[in-house]
Amino acid sequence: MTSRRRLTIKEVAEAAGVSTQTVSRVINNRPDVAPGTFERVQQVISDTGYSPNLFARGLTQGRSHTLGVVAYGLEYFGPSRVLTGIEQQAAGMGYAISLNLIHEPELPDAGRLLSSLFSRQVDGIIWAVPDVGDNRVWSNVTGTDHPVPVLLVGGMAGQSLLGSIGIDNQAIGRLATEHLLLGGARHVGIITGPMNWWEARQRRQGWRERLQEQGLPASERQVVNGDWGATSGEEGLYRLLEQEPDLDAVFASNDQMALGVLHAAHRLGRAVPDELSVVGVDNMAEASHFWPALTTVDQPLRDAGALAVREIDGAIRRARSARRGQEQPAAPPSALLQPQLVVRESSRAGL
Amino acid sequence: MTSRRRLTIKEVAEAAGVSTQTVSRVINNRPDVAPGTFERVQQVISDTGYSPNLFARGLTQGRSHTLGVVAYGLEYFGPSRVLTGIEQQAAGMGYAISLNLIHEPELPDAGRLLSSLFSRQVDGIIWAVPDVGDNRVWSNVTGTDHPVPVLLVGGMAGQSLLGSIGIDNQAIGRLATEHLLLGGARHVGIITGPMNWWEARQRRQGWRERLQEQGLPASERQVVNGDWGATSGEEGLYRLLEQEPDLDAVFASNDQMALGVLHAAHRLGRAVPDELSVVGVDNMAEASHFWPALTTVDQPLRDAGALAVREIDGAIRRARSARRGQEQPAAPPSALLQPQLVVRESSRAGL
DNA sequence: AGCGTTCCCGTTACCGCTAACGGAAACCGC
DNA sequence: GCGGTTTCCGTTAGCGGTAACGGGAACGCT
Repeated sequence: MTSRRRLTIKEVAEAAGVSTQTVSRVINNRPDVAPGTFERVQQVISDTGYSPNLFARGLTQGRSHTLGVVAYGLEYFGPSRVLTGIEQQAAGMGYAISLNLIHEPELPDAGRLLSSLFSRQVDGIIWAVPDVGDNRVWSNVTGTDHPVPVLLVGGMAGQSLLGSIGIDNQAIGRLATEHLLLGGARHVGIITGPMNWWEARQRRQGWRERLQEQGLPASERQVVNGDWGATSGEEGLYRLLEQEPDLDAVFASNDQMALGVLHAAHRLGRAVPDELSVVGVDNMAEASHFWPALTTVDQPLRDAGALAVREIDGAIRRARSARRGQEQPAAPPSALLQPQLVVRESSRAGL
Repeated sequence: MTSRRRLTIKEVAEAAGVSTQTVSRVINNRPDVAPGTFERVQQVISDTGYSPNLFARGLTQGRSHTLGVVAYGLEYFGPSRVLTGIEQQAAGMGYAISLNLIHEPELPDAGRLLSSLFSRQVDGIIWAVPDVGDNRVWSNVTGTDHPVPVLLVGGMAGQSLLGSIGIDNQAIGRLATEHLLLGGARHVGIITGPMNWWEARQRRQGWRERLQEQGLPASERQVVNGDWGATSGEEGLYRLLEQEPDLDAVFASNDQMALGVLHAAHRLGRAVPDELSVVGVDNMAEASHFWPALTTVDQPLRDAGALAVREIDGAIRRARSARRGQEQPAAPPSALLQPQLVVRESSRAGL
């Protein structure tokens, strides 16, 4: 492989008998080229397969049309959807994506990552790593003092100095719990995600609030901490039943743990939903084929990713015009998207 | 946001009272700088947070330390694993990743994609799009005539003019079928993936060969085509039982369809594995919590991604030295990784 | 002392492209 | 037929780095 050398604008210019500047004009579709010349140059370009060196272009123009994306856990449901949304929207808007994955979400070396992306001259950065532990303190330390816009996805929307796009995780907890209550449940347990995850805390908070609004208890006996994996869901149900034998419903904080709950219920011979209602979160593709089909809460993750790109594009444009002295930088963008309940067979129907 | 402007090497040089060349030497850890000077420059760099413009560096050096990755279907199991493997290995070797997702695997505009990546001066390209329909004809048309190495992942290893890393999908079919036969099955059905997928055809081929080696029939009555989705697995079992009432085992070409099969078996009241053995492919995280826990074939997808990066790095190095007139280009790299059976409860044990 | 090394560091040119400018030719109006 | 536009295209400079070269100072040796 690797035979044809890369062409330069100069070679094209010589072949077409014009100056490099004229070739540049043709590439960029500038109007001030005579139709005949334009076509001749165009012809040479398509004959030779020339494509301009975007490094060089980036150097002169000070922009790369590239977004830096930092993400974690592509093999999980949420992150892969968000990234898909980001990529799709970015491609549509003419941005390339420079992808960086984090392997230890708890202690990302944010400084090094960011400056490596800055070095690559990205026009903006989307930080799509879940808010775990204090892995976002950097965003309040460095503040807004970055050479390009930085946008957070997921996690505490509106809490940071930086812009942030997220999904309303309290609403997830409220929706799920409300649905279980409407189905007649009175002893609603929860299997949470790891408590150092913001999403997990928010979902529990929604669950708790909804119960308290109904005057129902939300005690520690009804809570078990999971780790997002199916096994922890299975063990979670065993523990939950020990702590609270009257349990008649479980809100599992994601579908995988809900699957574990269903598994455990089978083993125990507890009928779902007649004796135990189960609700998950994520609406993964398999959820409708669990046994029984899983009621769950759907998150607009792809939309969140796409929105993040649109927002950061806006921020990039604003920053550019602000640099030309046009106007003040606006408040960082912030949005909280709403989840949606998907009712299937693992939960009792409303009254 | 976006306040601090980017620094240049010139500003650092002035602040440190040296020439830009000296700063360059410090950045690149060249030996010929006096310790005192080195430290002084280093100090200015860390004080100001300077990081060099990789565009400019790429321009002079003719390389970007970036790999172009083209992938499809991140929300699916296989592709996300492969990409994770690629990213991890790439990060470890100092490569950045420029990600391009394809949304229609059947008709990728390969030419445009490749030349857009060439424009970005990537050092090499990993094409990790499944081999669907004739979406790879370009690789035999353009042949090896690319400015940088191109490597295919998945699909027909060794068949193309380009290098290729893949997993032995025939072995997957053979492993699964062999296991079912050892469990005493005599009427083994298959639910395939879409037949325009190379993986799907290979798995069926493995299934067929193994049956024929045993002198057992492998007729069309035992075959139903699925679409990788759980629903098609469920409907697949209904159809299969109509066509072949004596069916005592099913090889589902992925775990999701296997889940659909389990679902259907429940509905029909067929005991798994006593009346019907089921094997899937992928070993997704949830598989061990299906009901019953799913026997499946594990693919070393992450390894394939990592290997692809190592191979393309080798190709890049070889191309560089070949360009300096050192040696002939070697044969394109090619590897076929072996899958592994994971026995759980959805299949009868061996005799 | 005289000469060659070695150690540091600066100067110059260039990577491939585009912004800014300038200027010749063609066109316009009166 | 003349000044003023407009149209088209070339020249120059510079983006932020690094390769290649060169040269002064300090050091070593005979």
